[in-house]
Amino acid sequence: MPKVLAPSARGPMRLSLFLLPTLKESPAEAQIVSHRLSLRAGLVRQMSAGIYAWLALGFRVLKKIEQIVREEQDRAGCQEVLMPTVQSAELWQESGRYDDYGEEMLRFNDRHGREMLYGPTNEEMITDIFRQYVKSYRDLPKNLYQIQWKFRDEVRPRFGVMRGREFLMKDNYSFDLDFEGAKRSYENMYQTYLRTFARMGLTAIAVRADPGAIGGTLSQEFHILAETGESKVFYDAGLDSLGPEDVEAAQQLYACTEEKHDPAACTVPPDRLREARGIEVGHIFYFGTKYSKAMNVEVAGPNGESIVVEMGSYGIGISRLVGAIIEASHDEKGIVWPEPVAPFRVGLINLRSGDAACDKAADALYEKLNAAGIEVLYDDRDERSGVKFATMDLIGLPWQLVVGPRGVKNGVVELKRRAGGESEELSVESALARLVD
RNA sequence: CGGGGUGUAGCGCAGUCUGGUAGCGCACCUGCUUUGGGAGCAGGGGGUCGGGAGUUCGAAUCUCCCCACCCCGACCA
Repeated sequence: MPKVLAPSARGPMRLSLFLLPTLKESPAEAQIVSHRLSLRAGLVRQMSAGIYAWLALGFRVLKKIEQIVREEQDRAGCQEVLMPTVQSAELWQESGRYDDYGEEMLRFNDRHGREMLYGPTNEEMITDIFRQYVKSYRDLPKNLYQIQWKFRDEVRPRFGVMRGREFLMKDNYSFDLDFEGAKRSYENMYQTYLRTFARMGLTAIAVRADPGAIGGTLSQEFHILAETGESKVFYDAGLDSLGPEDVEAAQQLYACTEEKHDPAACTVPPDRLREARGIEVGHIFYFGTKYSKAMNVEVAGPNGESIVVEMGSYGIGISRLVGAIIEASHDEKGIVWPEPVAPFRVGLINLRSGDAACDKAADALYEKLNAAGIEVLYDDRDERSGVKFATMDLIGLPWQLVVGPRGVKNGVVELKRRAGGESEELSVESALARLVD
């Protein structure tokens, strides 16, 4: 049967058609495990310092993460928009940040000599869009988000996609009439973030970015707990048992990064104080009227009075999450993707490509998996078993389905979980049933 | 931006001190043998030695200038 390319990027795939440049050895520049594995598993390729091309496998992960973030934003009542990456300097001059931002902003001139920049964030632009259209208190609240590439010209990019100069970020912006409304928006995002990270199979802790200010600016960072995390976090064990619904309770509990942690001010009993390492993957921030004042954003109130709107902004580092998830979920053999973000759910291994019976059994199983709508990467390459196992372990698909000469003779296939490694021999039907659940 | 380091085949490295026209492992190609955890043997392809200028009969190697990348620190989704 001729090989046919899958119709969409999210479809099934035969490994013989897939660009998967795996490496046996780690490139010297990669120091931390997620960077090493993302290069070894062929997820990305570095094109410049802190700038990466997303290869087929990595792109699928990126899209999975993006989609989860998108669904949770939509569920929270936010609307997706898409703003340009290239912005004119004018808006930034208006907010006053054009001079403040410094070297991190990538600036250039267009052919007419106009000052342009590659957006590091979008507060000015979204504020401008908002003020063009929203004139009445009746139109509030609003919460707009986008998933777009940003550029921050970091002095020292590192850690692969965890700290690139170009990165994919979900950023959203809330507009409210008063502080009470802005606080509701903030808490709504707090919940949404916990839910979003939980859906990716991650444990996230919200730490106060500014624990000292009482009743002041609201700002929290979300850290994914991973042994190799960049920053140390301290938090009240009570947070471990709280879910996304428990905003009020969670906001009362202590949680800080190492820099902000003050043992003298920490009131958590020693037996409840947890210490862990984390990677910052999200940030929520209420900033009141900082931009709306500078950029003159007012709506008419019920009595015709002018009201300066209250704003907040919220970010999730989508491309950073790819690295962060690997940091949080890997072993000595490779990546262990949590199912919701895995590039494929199942890796189908034909242990003896070229053997008529094995080819027939594996091809048939591939068709059945496709028909059942299960995302499968089918290793139909003419390679030795060891190579195929090593590849599958490295790229970390949640399930491995192994078709070999032994099993084919007995009418069974082997179903193996990447995490944990437990495996069992099952009939084709039972294996399929297990995966359909 | 301060401090340190590295650029030699797709990846990992040796060769540089002491100048003589480039090598090893993996990967790749061909053949045979193998075949349930990154095979063995044999043969083969691939390099403006980061770039430019200089010194020299001759430069990967010495000198000067540039560029890129990495690590530690300060800063960040």
